[in-house]
Amino acid sequence: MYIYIKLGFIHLGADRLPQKVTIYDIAKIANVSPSTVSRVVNNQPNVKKSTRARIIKLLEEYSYIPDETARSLVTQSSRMVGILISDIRTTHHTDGVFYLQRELSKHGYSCLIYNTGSGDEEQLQYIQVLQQKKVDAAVLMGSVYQTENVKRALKKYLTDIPVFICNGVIDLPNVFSIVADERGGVSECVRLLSDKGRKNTAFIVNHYTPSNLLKREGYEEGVARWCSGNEPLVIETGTGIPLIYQATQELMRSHPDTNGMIFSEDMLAVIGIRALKEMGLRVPEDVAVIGINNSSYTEMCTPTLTSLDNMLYDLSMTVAKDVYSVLQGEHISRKVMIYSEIVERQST
Amino acid sequence: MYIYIKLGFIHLGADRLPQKVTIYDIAKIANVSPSTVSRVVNNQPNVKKSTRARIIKLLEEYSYIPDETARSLVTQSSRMVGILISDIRTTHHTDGVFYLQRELSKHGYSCLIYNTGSGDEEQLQYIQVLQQKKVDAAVLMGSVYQTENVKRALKKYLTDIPVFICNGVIDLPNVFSIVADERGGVSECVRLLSDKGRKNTAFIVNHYTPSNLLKREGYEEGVARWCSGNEPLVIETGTGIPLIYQATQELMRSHPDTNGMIFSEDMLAVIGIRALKEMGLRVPEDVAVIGINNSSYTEMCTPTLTSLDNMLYDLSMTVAKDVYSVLQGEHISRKVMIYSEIVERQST
DNA sequence: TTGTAGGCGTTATCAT
DNA sequence: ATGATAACGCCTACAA
Repeated sequence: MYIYIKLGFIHLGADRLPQKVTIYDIAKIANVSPSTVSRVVNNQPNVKKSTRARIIKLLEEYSYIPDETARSLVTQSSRMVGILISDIRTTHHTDGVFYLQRELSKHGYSCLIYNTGSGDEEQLQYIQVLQQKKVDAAVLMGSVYQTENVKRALKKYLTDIPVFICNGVIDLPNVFSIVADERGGVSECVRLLSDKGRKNTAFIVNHYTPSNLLKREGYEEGVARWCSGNEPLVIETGTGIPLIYQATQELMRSHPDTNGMIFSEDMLAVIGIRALKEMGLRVPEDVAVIGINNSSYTEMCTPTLTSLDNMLYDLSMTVAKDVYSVLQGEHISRKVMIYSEIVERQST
Repeated sequence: MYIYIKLGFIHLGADRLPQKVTIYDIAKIANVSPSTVSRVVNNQPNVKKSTRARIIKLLEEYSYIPDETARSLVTQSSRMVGILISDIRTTHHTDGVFYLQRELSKHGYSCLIYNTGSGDEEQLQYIQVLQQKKVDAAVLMGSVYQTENVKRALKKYLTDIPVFICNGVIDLPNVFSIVADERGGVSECVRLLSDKGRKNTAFIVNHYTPSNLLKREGYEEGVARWCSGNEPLVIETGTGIPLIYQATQELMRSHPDTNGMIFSEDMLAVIGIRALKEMGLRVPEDVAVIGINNSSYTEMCTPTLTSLDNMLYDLSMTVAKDVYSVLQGEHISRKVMIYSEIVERQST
């Protein structure tokens, strides 16, 4: 059996081909107007129960799937959220994306993802793309977006949709900032080391993001407070396993009395521990080590790694929920801070 | 200075507000028809050099940005590629997404990403979403999509766009399969162990994906070939660090003569090494260990980890390039296999 | 309860 | 080289 549908014939057998079925086609078959079908599709009132049932059946039978593109055009809403990440390969960001996507998916939103890198030009370009794609909201993952450049771009291209920045602060009327208290957290790490008698500490960072700058501040603050008399020691290594490895060993050679280390990320700490052990140093007996992020790396090294849990899970979940709330028109706070806490393991 | 634009006034000062400027508005100001503006916007021929210049200037001045939604509706192409991942948090998949996104971005394509989980129902649902969103192509990341269920769904919902499956095979006319030769690779791993005098081997896997099944087959094949006389020993651990840890130790207790291990993923191997060391066993002297994926984990443990590089980088790059090729209408092979190779480090 | 008509912003096909 | 006009598929007053 064949029925004529607009541009061709579609077969009504078991596995009918998915020709494009429009609301118009259904209307014609059901002998009603397209608007009635539309009402049914969108669960709107004012359609007789029997007609509704009849149409629903047809919808199913023909596997009608609304064209989001057309729908977006008329409703002026794409039901998409744009996500900007400097590098999607960093695990705590992907975790964030995971929760975001899961949460938004529940409510029928899709995620448009872009790796922007950290260059000003690229970031600006992608913010333009977000406007072009008419996303309903934007999420900037990571403190790298806390720049004047991004702020200008948002001001120019994304003024009429809510923008969320994850672990950073941008002061604009439509921007919501959700940050972790890394500064306070790192200060507490110094305190922990100090409590264990480790007053000769060092802070090792690969490169400075706004977030890492806060950690550094927290470190210096902590040393001033809990190790008074000792100088803070900050090492910047650059990115790459060999660099971190060498920097750690170099640090021990130039400052052999160091007995406590805080790394700006768990991954660095894992490499650092390896570097220490291969110098014949024991962790934590000779040097206590703390990482940051409380990621899966912590359980993967020997000894297992004490780490500052900056609550990235909570942070992502908060962002996810907030995005939806705002899209629903609810009012939420424009700036939220989430407190971090230390998870102690064998390395301290 | 103010100029009337459709729905309101827009200010021509330094930081003008981004009212929605349409092709129509520009046309009116330039005293030409919308079609001419459209031609300019799309770099089409048949427009006088002077008019083109004039319009380009206006476009810039008013920060005109075309509405992708409307454009998609008429061109029937969203310039979006849909990417399905079972869990975006697994690193080798995010690596893939990274390359894909970077490559496609160059050519003006955007990436819609969905975590589908591995349930049949969800996967089907997201494949429907891809149709709804009218993506120009779909990429399924990972062997988990090599199922009858997915095949049926593709057949029903995605017949008219190219679909790519990364590290899996689905036989449909519009589906392109790019797979790594993991079977052969793992067999080579057994050979390496055997060459080092490790004939009592074991293969440890957390759970069975089609890819992991191939690895297992490769393992068994390898044992039959290179360790004839010895029985293959396969351990399924389930997911989670403690489970893997315990399974490794349990394995050594029940089979104390085991002197070579292949883990289905680097991460498992890292945990396995820790478990072995904490039993007082030396790696590689007592037990040689090989991981799979050649990920960053390999450099992060002590000893550093020998690993089968299944060329996921090449695989992703190949997919990325292929997607673009096909979108350009080029013809490419429907099935590609990429050979893997072993990267030897300290653990063997 | 249902249908009609107009519009969302763009591109594409004809004329001119 | 340029312009009028009709789609694209859907939603939504407003009219019936």
